[in-house]
Amino acid sequence: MTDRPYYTFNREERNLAAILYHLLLSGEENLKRFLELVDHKPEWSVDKCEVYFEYAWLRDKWHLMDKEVNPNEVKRNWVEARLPPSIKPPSVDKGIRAWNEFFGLTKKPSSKHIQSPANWVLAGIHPSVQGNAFRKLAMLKWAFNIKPDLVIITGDNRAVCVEAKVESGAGKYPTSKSDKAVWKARLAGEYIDQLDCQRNLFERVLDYPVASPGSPNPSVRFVLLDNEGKGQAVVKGLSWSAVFTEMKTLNSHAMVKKSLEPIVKA
DNA sequence: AATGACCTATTGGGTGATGC
DNA sequence: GCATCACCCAATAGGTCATT
Repeated sequence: MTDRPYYTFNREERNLAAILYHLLLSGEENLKRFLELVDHKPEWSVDKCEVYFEYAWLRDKWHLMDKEVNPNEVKRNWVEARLPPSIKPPSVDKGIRAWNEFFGLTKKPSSKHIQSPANWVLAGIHPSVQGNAFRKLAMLKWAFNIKPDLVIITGDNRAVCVEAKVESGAGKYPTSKSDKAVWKARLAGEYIDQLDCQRNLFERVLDYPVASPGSPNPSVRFVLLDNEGKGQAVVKGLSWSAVFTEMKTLNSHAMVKKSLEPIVKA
């Protein structure tokens, strides 16, 4: 079983992303080199940048709202400020349970807590919500569920968002059979690309400025990191070999260098 | 080559019982 | 009035396999 070390046949993309995370935070040059590779000019000096693995900001911001004097009021207002104008959930006097039920929590809706959009049930969302409005509601829900693999905060309202893949491609939402059926029944249009969900998270939910198409210096640079490095229309492509070839491993454990040998270009 | 169905592993979060 | 716990629901990613 131990005739060869695991790193010679590891196929887990999170493992590669974790090695990259380690490198970005090691030494002085790697983060700077990485930002150059994705054409992102930081507003802060690199030592002020923040680097995160599995970025679940929204989920944890929601949790933080429990510290408020009136969490339910804060949460309700936060969500309603981000709904399409045509969507009118039940008013405060109808109670918390009715509000949760409007968003599909029909089996066991809480009467005490405004529940996280992460838990909304697409099939149960109020039948008045159709088409584009339904699509936007679903994307708000998914914004709470997704966790971009690697996020670098590079200055006020500026960031790099990296989705890492090894063998599989970027996914589509919805994912379950039942939710796809609901999607079609509500006339919500094409399925949503995983990268579009990430753009929605930053640009429509977290209020980072939306870049104009083809902008050379967008507020948020979206990167698809995989074996091909081709990217998409507004998503910068980057390959594992390109990025690891640029990283210095001087201060890393020997295993890091051995792991990357087959990937790095000679 | 791309898509969809189905599967496993894992996680978050709400409820209600329990004990202090 | 609290933590803590088991339990349950609902979700995610990504793998395999069959189909197109």
